[in-house]
Parts: sequence; structure tokens; C-alpha cells
Amino acid sequence: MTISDVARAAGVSVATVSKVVNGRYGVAAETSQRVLEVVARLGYETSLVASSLRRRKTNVIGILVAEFEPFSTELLKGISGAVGGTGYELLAYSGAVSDDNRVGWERRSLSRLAGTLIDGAVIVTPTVVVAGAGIPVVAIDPHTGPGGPWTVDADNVGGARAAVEHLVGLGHRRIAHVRGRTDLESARLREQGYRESLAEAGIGFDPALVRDGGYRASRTTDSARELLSLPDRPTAVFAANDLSALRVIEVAHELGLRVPQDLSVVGFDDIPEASSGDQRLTTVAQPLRQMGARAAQMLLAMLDGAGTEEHVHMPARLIVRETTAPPPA
Amino acid sequence: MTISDVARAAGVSVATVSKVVNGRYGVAAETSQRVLEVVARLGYETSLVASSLRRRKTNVIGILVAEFEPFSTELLKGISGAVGGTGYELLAYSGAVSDDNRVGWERRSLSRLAGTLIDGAVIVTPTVVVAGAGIPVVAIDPHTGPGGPWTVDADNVGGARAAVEHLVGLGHRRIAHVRGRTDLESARLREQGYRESLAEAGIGFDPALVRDGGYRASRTTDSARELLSLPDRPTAVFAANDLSALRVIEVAHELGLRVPQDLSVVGFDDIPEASSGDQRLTTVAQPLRQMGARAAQMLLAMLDGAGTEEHVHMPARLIVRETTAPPPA
DNA sequence: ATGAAAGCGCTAACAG
DNA sequence: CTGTTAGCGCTTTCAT
Repeated sequence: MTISDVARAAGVSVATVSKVVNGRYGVAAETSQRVLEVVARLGYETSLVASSLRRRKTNVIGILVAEFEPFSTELLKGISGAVGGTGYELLAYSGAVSDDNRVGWERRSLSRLAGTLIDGAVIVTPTVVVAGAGIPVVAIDPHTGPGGPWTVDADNVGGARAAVEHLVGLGHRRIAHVRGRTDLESARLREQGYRESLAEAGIGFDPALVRDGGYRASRTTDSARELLSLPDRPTAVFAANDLSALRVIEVAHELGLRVPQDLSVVGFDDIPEASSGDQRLTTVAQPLRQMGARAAQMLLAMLDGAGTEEHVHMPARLIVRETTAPPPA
Repeated sequence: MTISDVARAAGVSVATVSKVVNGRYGVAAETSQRVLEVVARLGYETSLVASSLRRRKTNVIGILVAEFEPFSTELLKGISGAVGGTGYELLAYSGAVSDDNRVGWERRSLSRLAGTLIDGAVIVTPTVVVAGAGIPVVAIDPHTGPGGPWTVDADNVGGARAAVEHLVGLGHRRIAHVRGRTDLESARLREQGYRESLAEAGIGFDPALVRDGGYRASRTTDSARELLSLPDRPTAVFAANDLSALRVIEVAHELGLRVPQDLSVVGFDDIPEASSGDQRLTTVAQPLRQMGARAAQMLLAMLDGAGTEEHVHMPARLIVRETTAPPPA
């Protein structure tokens, strides 16, 4: 079903069909009428690919993610809400990830889509600073602060501090940290907040209590096992995100530890899964939907040639739920 | 940054660059080497649009949704998990919806992408039966059962019956129903289950107790107000999905009604939001992630030319939580 | 008012 | 082994 099929069926040239379909002037009303009928009858719809190859603008916004997991899908909901009704279409793309392109996937995805398929992009948790894409780009939870594209993120240091201070306030002294994706600024900042709070509470930093979790459940498993099998086991864990925190709790259960009686756990993000399980996770909430919406608005503004803020920071706040308690006596 | 730029910089023809990039035979090792260096230096990546226009296969699976909301994003998580590691890329597309294309969006999206951008598609809650797309298609929560593409859905009748029987068991007699999207088979089946259970319990069907909700919070508001303002107010509401159920609860609160003391509410779907609020919703759970994964597997099988089941039904089960109780005395 | 032709970036025959 | 050529579906001058 191509434009040629329509042209043939209507007895006109493809150029005429194109004009009719795109509402260009210079087509006789009668011809237009006939073409439209054929289009409707055949169910023809112009190919996004072909037209975007030729045109400059596609009216499509790309959302580049590594994977569709709770974090990115929350953002997606926010973006979808903000873009709805603007006439733009959304194209959320997750390129195939293999081990060798785990870093740099966003540059690849962007090159593949930019200039042709999408007019602008919001990139979720890029692993490298993406610049010179040729199209407007907003990064959410970016690789690094300034220098790169415009960004949206939450108060990572403040959130982490709130989490650790909560734990300290409960009486914990041996507080472990499961690190996030080390290529992300947010992970660095959360660890920084963790260290700052420890220092302020007069608790020495113990490198043995910090392990990588990579923001992923699978990467967290071993780290959690090691941490919870330590001779001098921590009484609390501050995980860099909810996925890690949730996995820490599972591992704790495997090891016969009760949460929060034997072990307190705090996460970060407040994805829906954090509060929908049997036990509700104490966590630092990022306003994910709003962050997505904000990023979309910024992109829309850039696309319109309008000015907009370049780096937006949103507040993060601690939500105390059921996985934290004073340490065992 | 196009293939011509690379060709020029490497001093070869575009054809040669194409061969190198796609790993075709017939290129001198030395030439290949040089081209690869230029590619790396320039950060060239082949355009998805241009190559898919020329090639037959793109290695991309399309997920067509009307909107990114909790239901579709849960499916997306399941699909993403199942497709990860297969080498396929995912492209979730949400076309611009206006009032006049609310029905039929999926046919439009499919026409725009099929044949060029995507090799196959899973369509979420299509409004019409999509056939003859020219590419393999699996529909989740389809417009209609057989006749159309292969499908995945849950036991809608059984789930609805379980919900209503639970309410009846609690002692409710005036049970209202907020309908789903009337163009969807699932909505029809849930209403059917509702009616059957009522009949079996010897409760007469009262048309005044059934209102449209369209599976959307916004569409539900007025219906809920009308229902809860009835002279002989229902003591329980079975909403066709969680989004509607959640909104019914909000409206109840606005009207000064307590849930579940004054009004019991049951939803359907068990999206994460159903159990993450202050009050956890009693609902009928569909295994959304699994449904997404199953649909992806079916599509992958079709793409491989392998056989697969044509219509998959997954179980639905009632989860009693905090929004249902016996009717007020 | 209509159509012929060029070209978007790329791949696949086919020559050389 | 390399380059020339045609063409994927579409839009856009430019003639007619």
C-alpha cells in the first residue's frame, strides 16, 4: 500500500496524491475529492519512514531509553501526559543492548534516529555526554551536569542525606551503601550525600560497606550477599535506587534476616513497585512523572525556538514507610 | 553525518562504506580498516530510516499504544524483558490522538510504520480489528476475539465474576458497574461477568447502576458522581479497570463517603498504582508483565516463521485488599 | 491544475 | 576488490 498504488487507482500522478494528502494548494476540488476517496477505500497512510527521509520535520519526539523498566516508564507516563494534545507523536526507542554497547547506547540510538526520524529527543540516563546531535536534546538523570545538553534531575545529594540522616536518627551506626550506575552523575551524588551524612554524624567511612549495584536488581544480588554476610554485618543499607533496595530485602530474607527488625533498608526513586509490595519501602521520592513532563516541556520549547531553563533540579523527599526501624539491640 | 561524509573522508565510495559497515565480504582488509577508523572518528551510525527504506528487515519490533499509561507501560516492561537479548530493538509508538482518530489510531500507526520501520508489531487495546497489515501482529486485549490477528488476553469474564461474587458474599445487593471502553472485547466481557454473577445471586439487573468510564479516570468522574448521588445509592462499585476504580474512590471522598465503610470498590488490572496509594485497592489482577512477555514471544516466533498458539488466555485472580467491606447496616 | 524528475540516505546488483 | 547504478516511498521544485 504505497502512494503509487493510490495514484494508479485514482488515475493521477504520485505528485498529485502527495499534494492532496498533505493539503497543498493547486489541486482541483474534484481531483482532490476522488483521490481522498481512493485513500479512504485503500486505507492508505503515508509512510513515516519515507516522508521523514524527504521532509525536514517529522513531528515526532524520541524518547531514548536503555530498557523499559519502572524508572523509565514512570518518566514516559509524565512525558506522554505533557506531549498529549500538542500534535507531536511519541516514539520511545530501546536499542538492542549487548555487553559491548552497554556504554554509549544513547549516542548510537540518537545517530540512528536523529535528522531523519525524530525532531528532538529526551534521553533517559545517558552513559556518556551526548553533544552535537544536531537536534534538540534534553537528558534526564544525565551522565554529567553542565557542558552537555540541557538536563532534568532531582536533588540527589539532599535526598541521600535525608535517607542517611533518617537512619542515623534511628540509631544506626553501621550503614552500608549499594552504589548506583557509576557512569551516572546521580549515583556519584547519592554516594556523596551518604558520605557527607556519615561524616557529619561522626561515623567513619568504611569502604567495606560500599558495594556496586548498578541500579539493577541482578547486579545487586552478589553485593547484597557480601554485605549481609560480613562478620560485622551492617544494620542498615542505603541503596542507590529502589530496584536495588528491593533486591537487598529479598536477599536479606534468603539469609533469614527480618526487615526492618534485623536490617533497615532505604531506597531511592519511589517507583510504584516501592509501595505496592507486601512491605512498603522507605525511600527517597523523585517526582518522576513531573520530571518527565518538565523535560518534555523543555524540548517542546526548544523545538518552538523558544527559550527555556537549561538545567532543572527537582526536589527529592524522604518517605518513611515500613522498612526502617531502630537497629537490633 | 551521513554515509557520504564517511565515504569522502575515507576516500572510497559509499557502496564500500556500506559493505564495511554491514560486514559484507569483498572488501580488502586494509580498506575495511581505514573505513572503520573514519566511522569511529566521525561517530557515524547508519540511519534507521534510510536503511529500513531500502532493506526488507529492520530488526525492530513496534509496540503500538494509544498512550503511555499504567496499563500499557506494564505490558511494555514485560515485552522489554522478553525481547532483551534477542537482538531485536523495541520501538514503542504513540501516534498523536485527536478526537477524530480516537477510533482507528492503530490502523493509522500500523500503516505508517509497517513494511518500512518495523518487522512486526504488538498492538495494545486496538479499537478496530486490524488485519492485512502485511507484517506479523499480536494484539493484547483486542477489539474482538477471533477473526483478527493473534491475541493475548486475560480471563475477563471469570475475573469480573470473582469480583462481583466477592461483593455479593460480603452482603452487597446494590452493586454498580462502571463500564470500560465499549469498543473493547474486554469491557464487554467484564460487563457480562457482572451481569451473570448478579443473575446467579438472584439480584435483578438495574440499568441505572451501569455507567460508562471508558477505562479512563477523566471519563469516570461524571459517571461516578451520578452513581453516588442516586437516591438509592449503590453500596458497592465494580469498576472495569483500576484507573476508573481509583477515580470512583476520589469522587466518593469528595462526596463525603468513606471507603470501604460506606462504599466498597473493586477494580480490574492490578496496575502498580492500585496497591501503592494510601489505601490499597481490591482488584482483579491480570498478569500484565507476563501477558506482554507472551505476546512478544508469539511475535518473535512468527518472525522466525515458527508456529505458535493463536489466542492465549491468561488467568485473572481476585486480590482482596482494603477497599471492600460489608455494606453499611 | 497536473505531472516529470530529482533527491533524501542507504543497500544490492552488477560491472569493471 | 571497488565503484556505478538503480531504486525503496515520498515531497518538492519546475515545466507544461
